[in-house]
Amino acid sequence: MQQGCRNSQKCDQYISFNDQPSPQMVSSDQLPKNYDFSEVEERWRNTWRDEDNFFDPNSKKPQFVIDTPPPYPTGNFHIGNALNWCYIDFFARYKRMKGFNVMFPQGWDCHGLPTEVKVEELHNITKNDVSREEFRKMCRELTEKNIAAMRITLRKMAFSTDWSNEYITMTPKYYSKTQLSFLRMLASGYIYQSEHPVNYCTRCETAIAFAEVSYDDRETQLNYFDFDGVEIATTRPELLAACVAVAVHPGDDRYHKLKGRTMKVPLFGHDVPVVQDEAVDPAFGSGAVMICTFGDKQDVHWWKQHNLDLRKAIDRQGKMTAIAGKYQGLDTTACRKAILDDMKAQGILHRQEKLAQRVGTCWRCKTPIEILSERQWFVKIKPDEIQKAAHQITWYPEHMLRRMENWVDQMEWDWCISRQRIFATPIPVWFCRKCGEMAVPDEKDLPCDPTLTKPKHPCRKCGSTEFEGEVDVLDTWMDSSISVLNVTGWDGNGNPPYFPAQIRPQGHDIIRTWAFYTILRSVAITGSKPWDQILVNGMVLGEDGFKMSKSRGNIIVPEEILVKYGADALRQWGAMGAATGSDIMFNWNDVVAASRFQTKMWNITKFALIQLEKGGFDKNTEVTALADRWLLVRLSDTIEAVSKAMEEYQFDVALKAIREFAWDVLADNYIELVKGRLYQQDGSRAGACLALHTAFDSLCRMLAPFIPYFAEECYSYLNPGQSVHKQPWVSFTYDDDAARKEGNTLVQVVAEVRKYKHDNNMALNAPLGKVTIYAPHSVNDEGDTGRTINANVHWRTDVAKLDRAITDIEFNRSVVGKTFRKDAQAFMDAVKALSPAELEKPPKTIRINGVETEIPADAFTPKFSYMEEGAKVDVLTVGDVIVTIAKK
RNA sequence: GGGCUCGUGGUCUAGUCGGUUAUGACGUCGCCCUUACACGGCGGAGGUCGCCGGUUCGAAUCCGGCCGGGCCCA
Repeated sequence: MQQGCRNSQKCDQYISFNDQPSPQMVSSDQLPKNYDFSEVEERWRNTWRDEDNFFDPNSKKPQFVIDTPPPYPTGNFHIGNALNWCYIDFFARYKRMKGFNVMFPQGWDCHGLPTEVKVEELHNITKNDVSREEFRKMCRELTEKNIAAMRITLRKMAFSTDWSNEYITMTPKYYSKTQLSFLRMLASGYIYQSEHPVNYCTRCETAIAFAEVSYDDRETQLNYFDFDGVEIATTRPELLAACVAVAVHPGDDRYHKLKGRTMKVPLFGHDVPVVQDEAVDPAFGSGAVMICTFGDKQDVHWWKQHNLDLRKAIDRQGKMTAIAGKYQGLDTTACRKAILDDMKAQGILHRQEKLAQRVGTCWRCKTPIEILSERQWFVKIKPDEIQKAAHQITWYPEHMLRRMENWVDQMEWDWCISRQRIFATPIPVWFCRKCGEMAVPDEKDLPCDPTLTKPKHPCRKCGSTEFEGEVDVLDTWMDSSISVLNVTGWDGNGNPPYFPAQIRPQGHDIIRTWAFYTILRSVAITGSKPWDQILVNGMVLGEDGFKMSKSRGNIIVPEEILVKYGADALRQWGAMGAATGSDIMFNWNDVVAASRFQTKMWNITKFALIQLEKGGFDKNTEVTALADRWLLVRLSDTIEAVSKAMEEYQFDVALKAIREFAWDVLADNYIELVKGRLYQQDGSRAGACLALHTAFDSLCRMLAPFIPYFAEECYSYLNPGQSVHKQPWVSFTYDDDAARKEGNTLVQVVAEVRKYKHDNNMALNAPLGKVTIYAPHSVNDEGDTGRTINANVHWRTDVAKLDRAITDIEFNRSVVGKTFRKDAQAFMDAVKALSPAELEKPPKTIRINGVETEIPADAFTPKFSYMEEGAKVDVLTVGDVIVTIAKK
């Protein structure tokens, strides 16, 4: 049996992380009885300095640059943001403790429609009522106000933001980079303009990208009507004016005669060709479809494939155009009704059926999108390039990579980046009024608003100085998809100094947008992947398991939790709720449990302080008692498990392990075992003080990334003037297999004795007589066991010599009574008369009143008593350990 | 319709490259105010691990099918 720490070399590490231990601790009577989170959190918030979190460009430490998500400045930091930021802060703090030069920037993704709508609402105007510049100013002012409000929440949450690396996409400093990236991609051929069908929201009056289209299930009518002698089914009769062909399946015998013909469009009278295409489903409707420009994506396909005419029947406002003849100016719904009415009047509408269909809608306003052909700007999508980079990135959790693969695989059109809005980064381009040639600004003249300025050089083609500035602006994803280039220091001169970033944390809802666009643009501009790793977080669902929404009334805002339970409790909820990447239900229970853990830890802190201030703590103490060694080895196990989990971003696993160690191992078992020894004044305290101090110090460090306020508060009592956030991550290791095994047994023995007392209606502190523990090895417990169970404990390594005797027989009266009726008593007497050997192994039959009678099953059970050295004892067993308790 | 993901006591959840009585939290019931903590401690009750079939000495775990939820996309 090994005594003491058998690995003195590793034990030395304890010393290395604690230069100035206990002498200047705060006195325990200065600790408040209860932990007041609001007082503590505010105090530390006012004490900590922003500079401590700054990325140091001159540092020799390895860099850890985080490409944090720039939230949309709505003014409210919502709980989904909070979860995401919790994850970021956990590993940002962890990496700092591990010796990395961490950059935890804070961006703000300002541009976009929601702010425009809000400004119109607040000022009771529409965007056309004031100048573009005036409108932008209003948007900027609102955004600044919102950012200020959100910064406050970020600080309350104790996020260790690097405020020296804050960026705001609407500032000239930032959007000149957006424009620079535009010019570079224009020059390298990634960006082009073209007239091409695009998704268009007629309410927002702007083009949108596929990533911004969501889908709604609706019910519509399928209308069967006579189309120049052929029955055709359509859900969109209002597009009849835009009909450019009729398509049938080449193998459809019904329509062989149509081959090569042209047909006359009803109501409008123009002639259209009949085309054959495999993609026509002969089973749908009548098997003949009309192709319009454009009813859906399939129409675009056919239109390209068969080189058809372009007939624009719907304009940017969603109104019918001149080619719609008498229907011009109607919106699509009114036009549909009018055309159906006219079809009925002409008797060509055969019948109508209900049809469930999925329509594409604008993800912001839910208006069904139209596909319009417009001159727009596009970014070329090169799927292979993106797939390659995506596969060079480590995905957490790994399966989120599938989302990216699937999205890239089914991209059909290029990314439409032009928007017909105002509050956004201007597209830095002019067109010559005379010849139409494009002109771009010099890079040094960025940022540039072409609607307010003129090019410095005449037209390179015709020499004219008359230019028209591009009024379209850029998709906001053009701003945010260079966040990584911005934070890694890109300025257009070569590769950015800190590129690629180490990690991108983000939600799975924006894999197809932010992650996709960022990879695309990093590859286009630098030729390589933007980050080493990507950590994808889940969505926060309401307590009812549904997505939080106003209509369900299940929204929980972080501020509410901060007021009731504080930032640390909210942060624990974030860590514990679910595995990283899974959706997580909000749950007040978890917040309450988190708060209780802090109460428990607070009491542990008080206990530790009370014991350590009595003196007796010496870091050079040799640890010999089993309980002390057990605590250290369990601590070492915990540190190893927690460190491993942190490296893999498994915060739930990490925090669970910390909590279990603190509550179960340290508080409920270790402290209960050694408190008696600590109350004494002899030298046996020293080992316990060292173990307690080591465990407490390590707990503070491991908790620091999760609950920074609480960890700092606890740590400050034992180490006044020092911040736990400037300490290195715990590296303590302690190797002692015997202590782990024997200590676990010891804990189980104590638990069994407690249960024994409970079963015997004894108080847990009731005294027992002599207790003998027969263990295979000798144990030095320094009297801990005896004091804990309040008994005179003897440890022995020999084999217990116990005599078993049957003291009583318990009869199963329902069996005995039913079987023997009036002979029951005689049966029981006969059983009692059996010899002890017969009782242990009962015969099949027994003689009752002179008759040999069968003994029924389960009729009786013998009760045993044990004798040890002539005295009656009770016996407990824990594995190969036998415990005897002398009966009084 | 396709892809991904999940289905474990009342609720939430751990465990899932097969192996002894399935983890913990909340709730619930009983006992206990023992000089850190009653915002606590100790103990108990409560589960056909979605359903069916297969592989195996052995399946919550592997395979197949089905049912149901969620997300992404047609």
